[in-house]
Amino acid sequence: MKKPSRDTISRMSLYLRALQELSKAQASPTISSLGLSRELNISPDQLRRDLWYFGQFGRRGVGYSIESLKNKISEILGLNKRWNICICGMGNLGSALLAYKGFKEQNLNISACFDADPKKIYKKKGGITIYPLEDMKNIIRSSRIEIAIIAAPVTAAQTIVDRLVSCDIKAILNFAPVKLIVSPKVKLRNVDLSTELFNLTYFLSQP
Amino acid sequence: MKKPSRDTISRMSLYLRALQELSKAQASPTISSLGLSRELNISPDQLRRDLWYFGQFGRRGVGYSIESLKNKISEILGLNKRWNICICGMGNLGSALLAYKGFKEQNLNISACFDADPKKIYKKKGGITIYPLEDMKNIIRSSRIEIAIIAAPVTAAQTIVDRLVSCDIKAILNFAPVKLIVSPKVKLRNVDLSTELFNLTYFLSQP
DNA sequence: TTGTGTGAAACTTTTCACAGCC
DNA sequence: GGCTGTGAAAAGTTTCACACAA
Repeated sequence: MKKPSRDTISRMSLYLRALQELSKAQASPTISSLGLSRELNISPDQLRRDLWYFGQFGRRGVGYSIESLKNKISEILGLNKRWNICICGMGNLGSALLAYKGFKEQNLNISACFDADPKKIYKKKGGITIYPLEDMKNIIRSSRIEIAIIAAPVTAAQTIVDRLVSCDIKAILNFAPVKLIVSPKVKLRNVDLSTELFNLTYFLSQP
Repeated sequence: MKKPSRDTISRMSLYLRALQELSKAQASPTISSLGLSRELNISPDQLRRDLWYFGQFGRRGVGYSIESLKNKISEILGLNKRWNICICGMGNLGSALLAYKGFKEQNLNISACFDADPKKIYKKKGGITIYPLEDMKNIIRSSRIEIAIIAAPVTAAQTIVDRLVSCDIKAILNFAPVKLIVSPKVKLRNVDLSTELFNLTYFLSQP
């Protein structure tokens, strides 16, 4: 059996979201690969192949049970467990992520925020306390935080990451447009907002 | 000659950023594919192959001129032209994007913002006026806006997009976690923040 | 008949490896 | 010797197409 690609995992997230919507809508208890793929600009073949990496979830002639496939994908993505997350940098982006509904709805729990600004620390935002970087070790240990989001400025990002790594953080989602150096034990994923826009400007510039 | 993939275009953005940093650092006027790739966890073969889609930019035995490759990639990505952009939805995410330095530094110019909230409209933020959706047609035409960013809630996203499409917008970058329906004339790109996190939870759940 | 699961084919992307210029 | 540019091989991904189960 083969290992699913990163793109397959990203599409699994899309399937999950679509299934959650279908589940709320309650139109039918099952859906076919064609029906589900039509919601997403993905071919039904690809959807079936994506699921194939993880097992057999459908019934021939019938399709997939929406509830059961939803739960299965949720489990595959590791969302049957509650994840504790911290956000580093409480500027606009950090605040946006803290307020983002898509996190809470899954098992993604923002447990703490960190900021370097003395004016912000020990204040609460959206029910979460903002701590100074000095408290990081204590908070990450006591709240069992495994994932960190970097929403800090480029200049501060590497320093924060070094601290996170020394706190044995397991994964980092980085929004700062800078290459971070981390120990190979830590899983790092970068999201670069200008890259997404450059894809559009490139496309619009094509003849 | 073949067409570059979307991943190639995304990597081109990374090369551009690295070259801009090298240009500021002024350490040497040239860099090899190995040197540049080392900054980015990309193989030098892949970097050379990515550039191969667009032409010949280096000199054998020497490497690439940092200044000239930087300008060339900038041109390839369509950044030699100034792009006017609007942000729809001035919550935390919209404000974060408005303040994002990575845009202004390229030729990405945020010309207007839109919001439905009467308390926000006709106020300024970061030097940019926030307009009501009713003004969209006028503003987009008069400011020659070609790209829109959706930072609005899921419930409002499709309505806003319909308006944008009727204003002949050329491309949309969507941050709302919902499948948008647009005319095929409009280039749509989606960024889903929870998908990025799910990639991490999936990875951490692997044995 | 409907619609999954999956080998096999087709296509795409990455890596190898080296000829040829600096 | 150093390093690019690029065919060719290898690896990976998507699509085809159909046996088979409901």
